[in-house]
Amino acid sequence: MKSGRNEIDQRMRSFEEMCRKLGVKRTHQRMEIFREVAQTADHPDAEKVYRGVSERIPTMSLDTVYRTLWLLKDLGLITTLGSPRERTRFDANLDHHHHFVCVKCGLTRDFYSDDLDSLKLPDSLLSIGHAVKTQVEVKGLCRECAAGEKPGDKKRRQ
Amino acid sequence: MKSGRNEIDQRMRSFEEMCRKLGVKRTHQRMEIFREVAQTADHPDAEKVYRGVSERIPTMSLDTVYRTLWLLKDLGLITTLGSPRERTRFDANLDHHHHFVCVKCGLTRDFYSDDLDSLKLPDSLLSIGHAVKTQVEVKGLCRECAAGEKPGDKKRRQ
DNA sequence: TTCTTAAATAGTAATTATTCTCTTTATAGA
DNA sequence: TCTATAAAGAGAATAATTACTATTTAAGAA
Repeated sequence: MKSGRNEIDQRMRSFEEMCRKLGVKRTHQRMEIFREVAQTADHPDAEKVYRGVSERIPTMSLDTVYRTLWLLKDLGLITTLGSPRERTRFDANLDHHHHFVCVKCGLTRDFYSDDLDSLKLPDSLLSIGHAVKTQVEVKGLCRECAAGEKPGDKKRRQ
Repeated sequence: MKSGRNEIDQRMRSFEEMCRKLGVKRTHQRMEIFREVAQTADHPDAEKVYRGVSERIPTMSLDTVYRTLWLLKDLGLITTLGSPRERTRFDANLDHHHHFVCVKCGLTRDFYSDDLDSLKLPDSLLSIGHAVKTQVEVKGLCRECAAGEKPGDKKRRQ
């Protein structure tokens, strides 16, 4: 499930270009951390990235991995699954519903749609597993955040 | 955004019935914790539930709230947003893709579908915010988990 | 109702992912 | 090369969640 070498080289180049454009330093550590994430098709956690990179840079620290991953996210070069460092939230709404999440302030609201309740899933899913429930997650800006900056909203961290 | 009183009473009754059916004790604490989650339309975290219930049961402990919430989840009476106690995972796949998540072992796989990339969202969303990106999350059983019990898989916790 | 027993609770300590602070090192431009 | 400054490293700190243990309570039997 590894990405091809060409594609990785391509992404490494665009990463370097992005760094140059934004005045972000291209350090050995950053390059290797980015490479580690870019060359795997699964969704590693920080610990796994750390283990992988440590084989090449033994003095690597976990903190640097975290810092770099968040940086990469800010640069738009990677995304995250799940909300980092956020408390688990409990949902008593058992009706089939979907979620809107504000990428800025984290506001989460349910919404409903009969169309979205009965989506046609691709056949390729069959090779992965058996679907039980599908839910649509819409990311965007809530009206308040879209209207203007609210002081005290934490950046990065959805 | 509170649910109506009738509906809550209805849910309290089905909760009690469910407990009786499964031989789970109906304690004062459990009833109040369930009521707290059922009567709010937002998605409270454990701390918020704790604060709410504490007004009625001052000796309530946070641990009980956590244990009860996971119990409610196991009973299928509530669901969670985000994966509890799971590390943040990083995703280097920037192509528009969707996720299949095994509810049993947590396996997460990307899949693709042009249809799902361009979903028609309901107008009701406009009152909440401005959509930037939509992603479909399919929950189900991966082939391995569907095939049989794997020893050492942690239950509860997706 | 009272008794019995397994299950649940409260309180506190322990875990663990993530972040902060401070010092050292490496990068990019002059 | 030299210098200003960003980034890395190390270890301690933080905070959400879980584990442990003594005590209490619900549910069914007598």
